[in-house]
Amino acid sequence: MSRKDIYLGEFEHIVLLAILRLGADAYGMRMRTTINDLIHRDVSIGALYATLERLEKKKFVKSRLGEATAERGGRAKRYFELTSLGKSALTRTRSNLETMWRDISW
Amino acid sequence: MSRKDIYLGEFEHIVLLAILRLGADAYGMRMRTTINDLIHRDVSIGALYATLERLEKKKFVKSRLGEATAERGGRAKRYFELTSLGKSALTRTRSNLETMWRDISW
DNA sequence: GGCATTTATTCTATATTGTAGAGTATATAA
DNA sequence: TTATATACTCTACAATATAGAATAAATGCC
Repeated sequence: MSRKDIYLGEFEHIVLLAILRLGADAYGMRMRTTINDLIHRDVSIGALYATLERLEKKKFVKSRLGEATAERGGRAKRYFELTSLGKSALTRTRSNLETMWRDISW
Repeated sequence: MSRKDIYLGEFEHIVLLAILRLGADAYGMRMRTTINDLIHRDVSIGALYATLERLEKKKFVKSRLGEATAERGGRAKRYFELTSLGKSALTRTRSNLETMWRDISW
């Protein structure tokens, strides 16, 4: 495992938080609107799924396919959740940033 | 200006904070040890300067060449400081992360 | 049934950011 | 005039971020 596996990229950080926030409702399209609603960042679908793939490859998240629902366009969703590795990456990233921000004044 | 110019990468974020922290003493080699001391991240010289170059190209920092000092190896240092664009990128990045972290419990 | 519409994910290609380490420059020390 | 220390530049490559077309699978409606 290379050093890079220790740190979260900026967008990876955001995506993991979106998953935590959505809990049992954490699937791609929903994350996208959540991120857009919260920080007005208009992320493309491709950008989001590519990031989710990478996070899964690194074992920071795991996913499972849900069931189709009785709605127009209600095809099966792919749900994501954090692994313990993902959670520790998140706390480490936050902690590092907090340390860097400590006592910064301007 | 593309959308990317609005956001800071994870390492860019850290480097800008190192510059703010060091103030009048913000030059490459020093940033490196500061980052290593604070968050135990062993960043290579190449990685750091490449990032500084990019930040300057994006007008997030500006640099000036200092004078040589009377010490062994005391060649002139290149000092960096944040521009107002860099400061606003930093506050925006922090603010977005804070919003994403809000009410996260686990 | 069959086509339009809606929600959702996958695929493909490219730009930007992160990373390492050798190489170069320029000081003082010996 | 060579050794050693600090500091920066250059080059190459890996990982992350980004966009949007393509595809899939559901319901609505004629």
